[in-house]
Amino acid sequence: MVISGRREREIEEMKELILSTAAAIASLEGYDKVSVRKIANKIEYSPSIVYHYFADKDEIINIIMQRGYQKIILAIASANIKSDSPEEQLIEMTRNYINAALEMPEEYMAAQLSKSPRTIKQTSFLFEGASDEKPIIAALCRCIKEINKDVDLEDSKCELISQLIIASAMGLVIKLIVEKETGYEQRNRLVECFENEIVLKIAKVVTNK
Amino acid sequence: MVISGRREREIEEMKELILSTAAAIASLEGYDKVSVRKIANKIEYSPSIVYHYFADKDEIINIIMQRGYQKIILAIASANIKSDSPEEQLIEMTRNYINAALEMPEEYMAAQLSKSPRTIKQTSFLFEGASDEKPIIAALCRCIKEINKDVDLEDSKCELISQLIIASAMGLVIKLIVEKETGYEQRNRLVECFENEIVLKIAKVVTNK
Amino acid sequence: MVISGRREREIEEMKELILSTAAAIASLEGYDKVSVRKIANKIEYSPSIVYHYFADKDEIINIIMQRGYQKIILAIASANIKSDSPEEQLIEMTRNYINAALEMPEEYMAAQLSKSPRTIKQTSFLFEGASDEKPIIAALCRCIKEINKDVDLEDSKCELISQLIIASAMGLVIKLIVEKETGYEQRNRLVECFENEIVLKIAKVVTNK
Amino acid sequence: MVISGRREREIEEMKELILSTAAAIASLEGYDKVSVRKIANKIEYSPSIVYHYFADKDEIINIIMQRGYQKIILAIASANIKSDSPEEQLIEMTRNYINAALEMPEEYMAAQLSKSPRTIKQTSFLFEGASDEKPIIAALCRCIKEINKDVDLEDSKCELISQLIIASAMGLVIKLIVEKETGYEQRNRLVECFENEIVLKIAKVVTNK
DNA sequence: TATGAATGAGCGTTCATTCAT
DNA sequence: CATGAATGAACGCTCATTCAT
Repeated sequence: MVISGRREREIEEMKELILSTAAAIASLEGYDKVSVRKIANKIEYSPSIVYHYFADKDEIINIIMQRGYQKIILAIASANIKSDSPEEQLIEMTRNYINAALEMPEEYMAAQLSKSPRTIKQTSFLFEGASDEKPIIAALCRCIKEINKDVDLEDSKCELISQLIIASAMGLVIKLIVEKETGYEQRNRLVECFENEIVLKIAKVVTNK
Repeated sequence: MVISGRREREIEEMKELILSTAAAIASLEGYDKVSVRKIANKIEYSPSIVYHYFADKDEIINIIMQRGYQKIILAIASANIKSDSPEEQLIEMTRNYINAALEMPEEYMAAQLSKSPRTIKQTSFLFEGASDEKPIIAALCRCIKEINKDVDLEDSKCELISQLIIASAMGLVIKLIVEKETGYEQRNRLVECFENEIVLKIAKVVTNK
Repeated sequence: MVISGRREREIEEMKELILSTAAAIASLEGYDKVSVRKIANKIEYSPSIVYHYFADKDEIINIIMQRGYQKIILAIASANIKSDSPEEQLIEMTRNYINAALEMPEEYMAAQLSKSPRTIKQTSFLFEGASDEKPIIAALCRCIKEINKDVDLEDSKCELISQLIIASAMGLVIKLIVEKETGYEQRNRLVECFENEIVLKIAKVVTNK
Repeated sequence: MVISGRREREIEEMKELILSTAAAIASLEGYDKVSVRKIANKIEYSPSIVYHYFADKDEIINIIMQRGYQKIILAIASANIKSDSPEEQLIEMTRNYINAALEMPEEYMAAQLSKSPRTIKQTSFLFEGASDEKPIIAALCRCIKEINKDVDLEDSKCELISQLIIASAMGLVIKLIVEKETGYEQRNRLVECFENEIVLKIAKVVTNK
């Protein structure tokens, strides 16, 4: 099947076209306003054609949701951490996360707020044992352990703190997205305070001694 | 228009009926499952009647969203803080907030995530000066000031920290709502760690001395 | 609610219009070619209006199917049997049945061949105990008992014979409907032979003595 | 066109493949659930290929309907009648017919109820002269003649009776198929009564002497 | 004040069929 | 010979909304 080279590419292009159109609609009007007909209209094809390339609407929605999240994950993962000190690393990681999320707000929101099981599987991080499955949590865990290396910190506590850091960051990001009228300076102040101070404070375990 | 006394009351009652029905549906099935028909069916009137009292569906949705948030605000406000120590007060306030939010998840999510300007006006708290307008931020500010009374803490910094506490709490709450399969114990661990440790750590300003 | 007199009539008229249009389509194109859109087109209303008067398409289909069958039942029931002799009565009843069925072929076919549980409940007659529930079977039973009054005929056997008479008649009717090109004379010959001879032969129990 | 030898065979094979697949679907899901797509999917070809071999879906449906009937006909024909007595033969033939029909209910129903002229040509048996064209009717005729050899039975009357026997059997079979919830025992009772008693009674001409 | 008739737009989906390649 | 891209029509159904009464 050497012939299929071009065909395959064309198929991929069409799928891409449909997906990106769907993503565009989702980004402008929200994920639940995506409709097969709207996609078809925009790409100037008949609605039926969509079913040549995808089983149903759900498949499309799931793909673009996961993609959105993957993009963010990728953005975070690809940001190489240069610092040596775990504190600096923690700050950098948080910054990466927040920046990535704020750069693709719709995708981020949709992914984080979707209750679809398939998406949940990707985006969830609050469950016990998340540090074994979710790279971000794992990375945070390592930092936190290192930061608290003088204390004998349980793994489970470490995970808990990591989870709460990401949850907090998510809270800030979502609120910044929703309150999109917040002035540039105020945004900066909030983000920087969170990244440079809050995160460190959360990470540092306090001993009651 | 002398007649209006009783009339007005009746109008208000009808509006109330519609709104509370809409709120009930929203709370049970989610805000985007609210439909004029469903409301009309439940109150045993015709769908058209709704348009006598409200311009359109959006108006209703907006109002019940705001109300939902008010309920939460009220729940938080009415929880009387008994403790003397500002640390204890902070913890209690956070607990109240989280409890109130988790008790009305649909309302909370809808309110916090709505981008409608009217709702935003109610729920926003990230803007500069929020401590003057938003009682929760104000209350948090007071606590934080008290906790850090040994340090000379700027008001704006205080506000910033308060905002980040609420944003973080919101992040945790939303994630808990979305990841509704999280086990009871894990939920507790997260919430308690956040309430009893994290919040205090965030509140306590670190001097680089 | 005296006012409602006219309204109610109008509603009934509209329901009637929809049902009769549906029945017309069913009669011309078959029951499974009935569609909400087709009905709406024919009555020059929008498809949605149908849902004002009926819950869904199934309701309409069920009603017209049952009606079709009821018409036949009624036709049979209203044909008053004048004869005294049970043989004559049996012949007359069979004739009534066949005539009624042949006069509304589409309704008859649709009703008898529908596998929808609701319709089955109406049209079924092969089950044990049918002579207690189905008037036609009951009437046939009485005749057959009378015809065989010299023999000690079990009730269950009587029922069986009645069921087989109706099933046979149905077979003839359906085949005549399907083979609609059959010439007039041949039809007559078949029907008359069945009514006047076959039925009597089936009814008369043979003793192996 | 010397090539055609192999070609033709290949074409026939492909047609066969399509037809048998269609028949399989019809037999499992009912004739009106057959779709070009489903066929294409099952044989792992594209839907369009179907149109190389057949003009349209109807052609396929017609062919498989006729074939379905042929299968039944074959089943009946191939059941060798061993008995000597014409009565026994009649009973056996009826039994064969009913068994064959009940073993392939979908095919039988579809064939017997189809109004397509091509199918009608195959399945019809009510027309005058059927005993010359339809082997089943012919066979029945022979039996009936034999059974009534003491009477001088007209050929046309013989045909009439044969036609009514098959029509009656068809009625019973169809009703048993439609009322598929009928219990096993009741089915047996009905079928046996029909085969062993009714058919004989119908076959035996009564002289009014 | 309140109704219910009616619409029109939209939804996801399935299907038979055509046609250039 | 066979493909698969593409269409257009149809399906059942839901919804927000309007309007005469």
